[in-house]
Amino acid sequence: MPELPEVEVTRLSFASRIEGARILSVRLGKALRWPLGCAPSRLVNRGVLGVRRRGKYLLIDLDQGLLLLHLGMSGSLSFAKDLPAPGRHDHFEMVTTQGTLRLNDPRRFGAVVYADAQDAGAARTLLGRLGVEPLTQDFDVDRFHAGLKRRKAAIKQVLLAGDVVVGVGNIYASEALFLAGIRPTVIAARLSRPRVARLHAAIRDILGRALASGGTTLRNFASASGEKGHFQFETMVYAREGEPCRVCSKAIKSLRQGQRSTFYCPQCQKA
DNA sequence: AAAAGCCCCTGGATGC
DNA sequence: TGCATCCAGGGGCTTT
Repeated sequence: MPELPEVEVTRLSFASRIEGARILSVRLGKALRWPLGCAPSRLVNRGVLGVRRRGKYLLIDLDQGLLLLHLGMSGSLSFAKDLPAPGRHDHFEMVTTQGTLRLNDPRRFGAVVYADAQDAGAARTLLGRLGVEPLTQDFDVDRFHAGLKRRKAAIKQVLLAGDVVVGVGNIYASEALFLAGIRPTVIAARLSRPRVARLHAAIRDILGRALASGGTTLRNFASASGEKGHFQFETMVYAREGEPCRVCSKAIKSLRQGQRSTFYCPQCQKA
């Protein structure tokens, strides 16, 4: 579920509330993607300094070490003083002096991993290959163009891979390519500089607007304060196969790329 | 080095 | 109603 906008919406919904808290207890449910990496009791009494985001990872900085948290495909967080009794899909819970942080993740593709120091072990491996942050100044057309130049895979799959630019998942990749008028199957390296510039602008636009809309809630997504997103009402192509394009009325098409579905308009995205 | 497949897991929708 | 099949917002790992 969660792409960059959903992860950032989640971060914003609890970062300031948990900052300065002290951890009172940690409880684990069923196994997530990776083990926590330390005994839960080791986290007790640590202080929470703040919450950052890198790509689709949330980084909870502690006064000693940090927690890396990923929502996977179906994860969502809750943070509140009084939460209902844990359900069957609540697999991580951290009680703090300022509220309880809980991860609900039915598919368990998500993860919570403890790392000793910022550039140690897990953090380095998981974050090391990530591309540039699309909503920062570091994401500029020159750099993006250079990154795409050496990739001979389809542009949609290069966007999803996250090693050129992070945070663009299956929904926003289709949406950004539509906005830029680019066919998802085009080889990344073949995109002309003006088209790369359009895609660059489209990615920033789509992620920015989705963020402002509280993200996309297809099924379960909600921020840590329980707010659902509403960007699903603004999608141009995603999950609209057979429906008329909102620009030209041609039927939206879909195809499979790397076991993921892609949606596009055959008229607005001719090449 | 980069591309393509595989797989982790559960649940909801659809079809017979 | 019951059961099988397919699909889902991610991404690390292994194989080409």
